[in-house]
This record gives sequence, C-alpha cells and structure tokens, in this order.
Amino acid sequence: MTLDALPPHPGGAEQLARLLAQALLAGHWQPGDVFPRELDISKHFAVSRNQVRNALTSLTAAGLLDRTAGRGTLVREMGDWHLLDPLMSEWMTGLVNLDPQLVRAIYAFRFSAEPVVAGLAAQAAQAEDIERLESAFAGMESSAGSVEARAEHAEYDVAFHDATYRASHNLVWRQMGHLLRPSIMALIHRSQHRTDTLDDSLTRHRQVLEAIRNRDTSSAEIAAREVLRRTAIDLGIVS
Amino acid sequence: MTLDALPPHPGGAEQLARLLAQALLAGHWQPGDVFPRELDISKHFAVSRNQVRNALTSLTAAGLLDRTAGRGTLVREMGDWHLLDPLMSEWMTGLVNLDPQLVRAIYAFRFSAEPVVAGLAAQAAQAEDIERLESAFAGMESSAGSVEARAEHAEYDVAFHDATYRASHNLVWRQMGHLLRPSIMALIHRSQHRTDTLDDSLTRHRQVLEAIRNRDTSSAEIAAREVLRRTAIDLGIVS
DNA sequence: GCTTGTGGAAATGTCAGACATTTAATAGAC
DNA sequence: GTCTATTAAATGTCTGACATTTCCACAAGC
Repeated sequence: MTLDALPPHPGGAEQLARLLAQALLAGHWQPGDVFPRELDISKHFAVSRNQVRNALTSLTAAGLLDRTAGRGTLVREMGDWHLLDPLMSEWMTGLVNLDPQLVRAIYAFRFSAEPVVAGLAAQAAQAEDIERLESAFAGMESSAGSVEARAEHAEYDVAFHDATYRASHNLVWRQMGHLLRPSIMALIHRSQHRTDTLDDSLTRHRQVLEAIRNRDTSSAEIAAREVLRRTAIDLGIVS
Repeated sequence: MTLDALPPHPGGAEQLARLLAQALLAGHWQPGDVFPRELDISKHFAVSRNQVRNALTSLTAAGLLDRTAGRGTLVREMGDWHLLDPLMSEWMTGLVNLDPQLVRAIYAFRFSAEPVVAGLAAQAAQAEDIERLESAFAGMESSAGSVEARAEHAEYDVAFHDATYRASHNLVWRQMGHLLRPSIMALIHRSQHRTDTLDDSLTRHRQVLEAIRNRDTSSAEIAAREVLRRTAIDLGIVS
C-alpha cells in the first residue's frame, strides 16, 4: 500500500504518528510488508525527516514496526503489538473501525480480568476511590437520557471502570485502565444506545458500585461479570 | 542527585538508556526532581547529544520522565511508570535490588491474575502450547539439581509461565508475559534455592501443567494459585 | 503595594546536510 | 556454480545553528 490514500498535512510529529499508526491498525499494510521510506514519507507530507523519524520511533516502540539499517522498515504482525502501551490506546480510541479481532480480544481480556479487579477493589477501596466511582456513576446517570450525550456517557463509563482499576490499589492493574477507553469507545459505533439497554447497563453498574462500597468481594466479582455480559451484547459479540 | 555515582562509558544509546533507567528505578532521584540536562549527560558520558536525546526519548515513553521545552526534564512518580512496557521489564530484569514495593505490586498482580490465565489456558491450549509447557517444565527439572544452574532454572521458570500466558490465546494477556522475567529474576536474589523448596516448586508447577493438559479449568486455577504461594515464600513476602 | 510587561537566560525542540553503517543485490573471477 | 568484491539503498549518527518555550528578575505604571 502507498501513502496516497492517507490525508495530507498532519501538523507535528505526534499527529503524523497517529495518522500512520491508525493506518497500520486499520490493516492498510500486511504483516511483513515494507513500510514507506523515511524520505518518501517526508516528501509526501511535506515535513522534515526529523519529524518522520520521531513519528517512526513511536511506532517502533509500540511494536508496530521493525526498523533495521540497510533493510528498511517492516510491518509487524498483530501479535507483536504492544497493546498495553498508552499511546496504542490513544491511537485505537480515535479509530472508527477497530479490527473486530482486536475488539474481541480486549473484550475477552476484560471479561476474565475485571471480575478479579472488582473483587480486589472491594477489598482495597478507600474513601476517595468510592467517591470517584460515585461521581462517575452519577455522570453516567445524568447523561443517559439524551441521545446526543452518548459521547459524554461513554466518558463517564470509562471513568467508572478506570476508577475500579484504580481502587484495586495495584500499580500493574492500574496501568491496564488505558485499555478501557478504546474498548468502551467502540461501543459508540456498534450499539444503538437504546433507552432500555442503557437502563439495564446502569443497573448493573450500580450493583458493582454497591458491592465495592459494601466491601463484598464475591458480589463485586459477580456484578462486574454482569456488566460485561451487557457490554458483550452492546458490542455485538453475543446476541 | 548527580551523575557522579553512575559508572561511566556505556556504549550506545540503548545502554545509556538502561543505565539511566535503572538509576531511576533504583530511586536515585525523587519524584518531582529535575533530571540532569542533556548537555551535562552528554559531557559526563562523553557521548553525543543525539545519543542522550534518544535515550531520554525511551525513558519518556516509558513514563519515567516528563520533558518540556524551557522547563527541563522532571522525574515522574512510580504510579506513572508504564510497568507493562517491554523495555521496562528489560530494565527491571537487570536490576539487582528492585524496589520491594514494586516486587510486591507485581507479585500481587500475578497472584490475582495468573489463576485466571491458567484457567483460560486450560480451555484454549493447543498442542503446541502443551509442548511449550512440557519443554519448559523439563528444563526446570533438569536444572533443579545444581546450585550453579539457578540462572538457567529461572529462565525455564520464565518460559513456563510465559507459555501459560501464551496458551490463553489472548493478545492482551500474552503481552503481560513481559512482567514475568523481572518478577521471577527477583527470586534469584531473594531465595536460597534450597533443594526441598525447589522440589516443592516443581511439584506445584507439574500440577499446573497436568491441569492444563487435562483441560481442567478449576484445577488449573487452584494449581496456579499454589505455585504463587510458593513464590510468595521464596520472595520473602510471606514466611 | 500590586500588577503588568519586558527582557534575558536556560532548557528542550527542530532543522539541514553530510557522513557512517548495515543490508541486499549484482556483477565478476575462478 | 560458488564465492567474492562492488555498488546501491536504506536507516543510523553527528554536528552546529537556530527556534521555541518557560521561568525569573526587574522595572514601569496604576
């Protein structure tokens, strides 16, 4: 694939990196393909070679590319991607059509992990963690009515789950909160956000909040699992 | 803190990055401290400013530093570190005295996560996954006898757990295998590797292998938890 | 006194060009 | 044919100059 299909003129190395990363995430190149040369990218987007190298450094650090002097730049396969790199989450979030395989993989991870995390949160949550959860839940409730507030609702949804990870008070689990945003943002493009499904989702979230507040580990696990069953339906993974 | 305490003359930007990263991981600077300037680092190690910038780019991407034009380079707190970045795992692995707080955090994560992962592995493992597990286990057995083979034993240990994560056949869980190496390598410096503890460890690992081979989800979960109880003792987290 | 603005110092960020190094392909000698 | 130079092409590195951002000090004006 060539660069011609990409929109011209991103401003700055960061936006160039995002543009190229999203093209890679969208599958515009096959694993093993040779990526365009620095000078070609530089000319195509009318930016300096420096900017290109900075952008490609990010993509390489994220496991998207493999660069070697002399050979060139090769595209790596999905299994090599650093899905837990915060930059990757950022790039995935802005992508309208995320690879269904990725959406399913992230969902499967969350389905197996979040009950455990919610259980830990029930054991370790402090007052401020409860407050974060309550605040996020209140935001979800208040933005549940109107259709035009679905983006706002998704943000509160992300905040709720991120607060759960943070409440586990574990540095590693907390890092994984980055994955939530692309996963939840995918909901916007795949679900109808009908009123009854939103009510159902709210009810299940409320039970997670209650379980954590009551320090009830097993209830938190069960409730988190129920939230994710709802998510699976909204993502179209199960009907 | 200054650079004077660091050994001179690393060769190449990668080694410079490792050196600086390990100094940061070891807590030689406090969060919020200003990190040495590019030119000072450049002069101290007698490398070009380019090399320094490349190294600092890595550390920044890993969440260790925060750089701003005009202000300088600031040291970030542990909660901001990208513990799941493969580079971080590499840097941590070579560190003799990893921060006990980190060791405990990673252990707590593994204790909550690995049973789930082992359960998934019991469900999803293919023939080649079983082979990898068996091969790693055989290596653990053969290197269990001698004291001087403890490094080799640790490598097989890492391979065993990594094979478990891979056997889950989930792209996200698989990425987390990177964390295993620093966690398991910490065992070398903290346990005596006595013969009876090694035998006990082997027995528990064998049960994980058997459970996965038998596709027995709940047994795999239980067995993985038992392995980690043994690990906790060896890490000195519990007695 | 307080605010505001203005200048300079100091740090990181960027650029451009030349050069180094690595890799792969190619042509030639035997 | 096989092995070996040679060459081309790509990324990596160096250097010096310059741009930009931030902070601080100091002074002007209300």
